[in-house]
Amino acid sequence: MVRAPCCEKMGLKKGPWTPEEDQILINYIKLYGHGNWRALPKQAGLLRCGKSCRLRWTNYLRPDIKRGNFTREEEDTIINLHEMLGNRWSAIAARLPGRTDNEIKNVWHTHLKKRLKQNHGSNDNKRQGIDSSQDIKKEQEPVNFLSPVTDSPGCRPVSPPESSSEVSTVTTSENNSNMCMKIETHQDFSEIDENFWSEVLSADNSSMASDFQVVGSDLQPQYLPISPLATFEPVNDYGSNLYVSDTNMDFWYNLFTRAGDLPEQPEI
DNA sequence: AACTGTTGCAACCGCCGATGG
DNA sequence: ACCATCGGCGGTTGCAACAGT
Repeated sequence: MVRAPCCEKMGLKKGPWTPEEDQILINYIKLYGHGNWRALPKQAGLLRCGKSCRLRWTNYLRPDIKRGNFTREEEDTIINLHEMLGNRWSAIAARLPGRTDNEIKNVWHTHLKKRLKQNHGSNDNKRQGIDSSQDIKKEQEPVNFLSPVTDSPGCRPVSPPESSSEVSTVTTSENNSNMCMKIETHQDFSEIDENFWSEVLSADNSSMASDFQVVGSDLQPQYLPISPLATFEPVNDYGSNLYVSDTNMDFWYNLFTRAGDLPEQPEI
């Protein structure tokens, strides 16, 4: 397919937006919305391409955007979510109201990476439950959650059970605002049978019920329960990890440790 | 004050998946 | 099934502001 000529070749403007352009875009979207980004600039009278308009709106002009520095809590949240999700900035942004993926990406590259490196260099180089060196590594090798996290406070490594369906490692991490538990398994979740998920769904835990969200997944789409903050990442042919939020830690821990052969529940 | 190096952030680029004809 | 188009995403760049000399 032949790519459409870029903005410049079409006689469209590039570069920083002027306050006048911002105002035109805001006024237009207030009146008519942004159903069709491609058509929008022409209709609004802007010499910009639709892509540029969309970006300007979503990253800067949207009324619900929170301006200003990131709080320590927000930074910690980003670090935790990055640990879980990798460089999926839009997914991280979705969990930080008022912040855009671009902004989070910038903060990560300008502040947080540095912070993690500093932590790594100091004696206090182990964030709670997460080794900073792994964060740095992870950026180069995205999403291999099977790397062991065994030497951090709060982590409770467990010997891999003989049965492939059991948990191999349960670790916890926490910061000022969030706590999460990472369950590393040697289970191929695609092979879990219906009974497993039926059991999960019928578990006697009313608080979990509201947290369930059936997600589209090629693993077990109709039976995969996942909390709003949880992610479920297949990492390779033989393993998967489940990350769960503090809202349902007990539930997941109990679920995955019923088989025994595991340490006592971490203090959470 | 002038120059140089560094940092932070807005914006762009290219790719990909979804969708519809 | 194929192709065109669109929106969205992550990576990267350009440049203004700032810090250091």
